[in-house]
Amino acid sequence: MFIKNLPHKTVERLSQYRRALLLILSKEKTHVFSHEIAQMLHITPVQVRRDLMLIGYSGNLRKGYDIKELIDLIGKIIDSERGQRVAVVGLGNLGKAFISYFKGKRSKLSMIAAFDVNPEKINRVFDGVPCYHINQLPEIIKQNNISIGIITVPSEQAPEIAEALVLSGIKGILNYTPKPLNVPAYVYLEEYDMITSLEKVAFFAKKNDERFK
Amino acid sequence: MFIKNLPHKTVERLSQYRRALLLILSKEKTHVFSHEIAQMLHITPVQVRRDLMLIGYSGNLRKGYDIKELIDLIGKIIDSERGQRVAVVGLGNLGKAFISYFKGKRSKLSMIAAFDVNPEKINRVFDGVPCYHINQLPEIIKQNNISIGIITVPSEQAPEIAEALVLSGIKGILNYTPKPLNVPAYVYLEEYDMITSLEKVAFFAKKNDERFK
DNA sequence: TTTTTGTTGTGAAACTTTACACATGTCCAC
DNA sequence: GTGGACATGTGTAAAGTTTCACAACAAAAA
Ligand SMILES: NC(=O)c1ccc[n+]([C@@H]2O[C@H](COP(=O)([O-])OP(=O)(O)OC[C@H]3O[C@@H](n4cnc5c(N)ncnc54)[C@H](O)[C@@H]3O)[C@@H](O)[C@H]2O)c1
Ligand SMILES: NC(=O)c1ccc[n+]([C@@H]2O[C@H](COP(=O)([O-])OP(=O)(O)OC[C@H]3O[C@@H](n4cnc5c(N)ncnc54)[C@H](O)[C@@H]3O)[C@@H](O)[C@H]2O)c1
Repeated sequence: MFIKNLPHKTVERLSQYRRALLLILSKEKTHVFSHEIAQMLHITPVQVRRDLMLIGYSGNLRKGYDIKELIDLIGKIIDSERGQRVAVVGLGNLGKAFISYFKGKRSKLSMIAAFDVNPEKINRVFDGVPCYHINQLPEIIKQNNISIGIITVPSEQAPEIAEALVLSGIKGILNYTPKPLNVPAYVYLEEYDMITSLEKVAFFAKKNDERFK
Repeated sequence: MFIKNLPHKTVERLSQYRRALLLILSKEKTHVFSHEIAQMLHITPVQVRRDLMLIGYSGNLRKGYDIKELIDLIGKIIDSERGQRVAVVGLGNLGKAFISYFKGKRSKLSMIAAFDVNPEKINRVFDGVPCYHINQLPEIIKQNNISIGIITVPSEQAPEIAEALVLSGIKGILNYTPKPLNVPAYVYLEEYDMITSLEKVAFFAKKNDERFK
C-alpha cells in the first residue's frame, strides 16, 4: 500500500506504534485507545489519531483501535511487500547488540549477513547471522540482493565501507560511526550518535532542574 | 552561559557540530566555513549560520568560523559548568558499546559507574568505569551525585530500574529498551530504538528507489 | 581604484508538525 | 428513550523549523 507524502515524523511514529502494539498484544486485550498508545510513547492522543487518519485507519468509537488490524496495516504501509535484506558491517559490541536485538523481530526485514576482518568472527554464525570476510562484501551483497547496510566498524574505516556498499548497489545506509559519509542522492542515509543523545539529555535535564526548582 | 529557548533541534545540532569540529581540529586548519560544516552533517549552510546566530557567535567574513572558539562556545552553552555525572545500568553489548565509545570524549560529562547483576562483571572495571551490583545503585547514585542514567538492561527490568533511578534523584534518563517508561515531569526522558531507525531507512530507501528509477 | 568573488548575518516567507476545539457517534444508566 | 460519559475524526490555528533572498562586507583581481 502506498500513501502520498507521509510525513517523516509519522513514518517514525508508525514504527514506534507497531513496536508498542506488539508489546501489548495478547489474548485478553484486542483493542486499544488513542490515549493508551499516546501514553506509551509520551505523545498526545490527538497526535496518534492524526497519524492514523493519515494512513486511513478508522477505529471503533467505543472500543478504540483493533490492535491486530492496526499492526497489519502499519506493516502494509511501511514494509516493502517483497521484503528487504539487511547486512551489518563490523561485528563488534554495537553490531552484535543490533543483531541480537533484531533477531526474530520483523518478518519483512531479513538480517542476511555480517562482515568483519577479525578471523575469530569470520565463518561463524551469530544469532543466526553468518559472518563473512569484508572482502566478500560486494559478492554477498549482490548475490543476496541486500539493499540496506548498517555500519558499525571503527570510524576510520567507515568511508571506505560506505563506498563499497554503494558500489555494490545498496539503497539505504544506517551509519553509527561519527565519521561524515558522502553517498549519492539515491541512497538514503541515516545517522545516529549516542553521545548526541546523551548531551541532549544532559542539557534538558539541567534545564528542567532549574525550572522545577 | 544561558540562552533563552534554544530550539530542541538546535541543541541536537550543536552537539553534532562540536563532534564534527573536534574531528577536523588540527594545526593546519583553524577556521571553517558554514558550508563545510553543513556538508559534514548533510544540512544546509543557512541552517548552520542560523544556529550560530542563535547562540550569538559571529564568524570572520573572509575566513569563516574559528574552530577552537566555536567548540568552546558550544561547550559553554550545552555543557553544565559544574559538570554532570552519568551511570550505565546493564553492562551487556549495548552498555559496553556506550562506555567504550564515550571514553575520553567529554570533559564535562563523567561516566562514573555501571551496574549489573552478573557476578562476572561486578567489582571489575570496564574502560575505566567500575561496575557495581544493582543493589548498590541508590547508594552510589546519591554518594556521587549522579544525575543521568542510561538504561541498557533486558527490557523486562527497565521499569523497575527507571523507578530506582528516579527515587535516587536522577534528573535525566536515556532509555534504550523498547519498554515504555513512566517518569515524573521533572525527569527528562529520551528514548532510542535501532529498529525504528532501520525501518525508517528501509521505508525511505524503498521510496527513493522508486523515485530514482 | 573599481570590479568581482565569495562569505556572513538576518528579516521574512514557506513549510512542517503539533495542538485546539468541537462535531459526531456509541453505549450505558436511569 | 433520554442524557451523560467518553471515544473518534478533522478543520483550522498555532508553534516550531527551515529556507529564501539579499544587504553588508572583506579580500583579491583587474
Ligand atoms: N553512534 C553511536 O552511538 C556509537 C556508539 C558506540 C560506538 N560507535 C562507533 O561504532 C563503531 C563500532 O563500535 P563498537 O563498540 O562495536 O566497536 P568494536 O571495536 O567492538 O567493533 C568494531 C568491529 O569492526 C571490525 N572491523 C574493523 N575493521 C573492519 C573492516 N575494515 N571491515 C569490517 N569490519 C571491521 C572489528 O573487527 C570489530 O569487530 C566505532 O566506530 C564506534 O566509534 C558509535
Ligand atoms: N534501543 C535499541 O536500539 C536497542 C538495541 C539493542 C538492544 N536493545 C535492548 O537493550 C537491552 C540490552 O541489550 P544488550 O544487547 O546489551 O543485552 P545484553 O543481554 O548483552 O545485556 C544486558 C545486561 O543487563 C544485565 N542485567 C540483567 N538484569 C539486570 C538488572 N536487573 N540490573 C542490572 N543489570 C541487569 C545483564 O547481566 C547483562 O549484562 C535489551 O533490553 C535490548 O532489548 C535496544
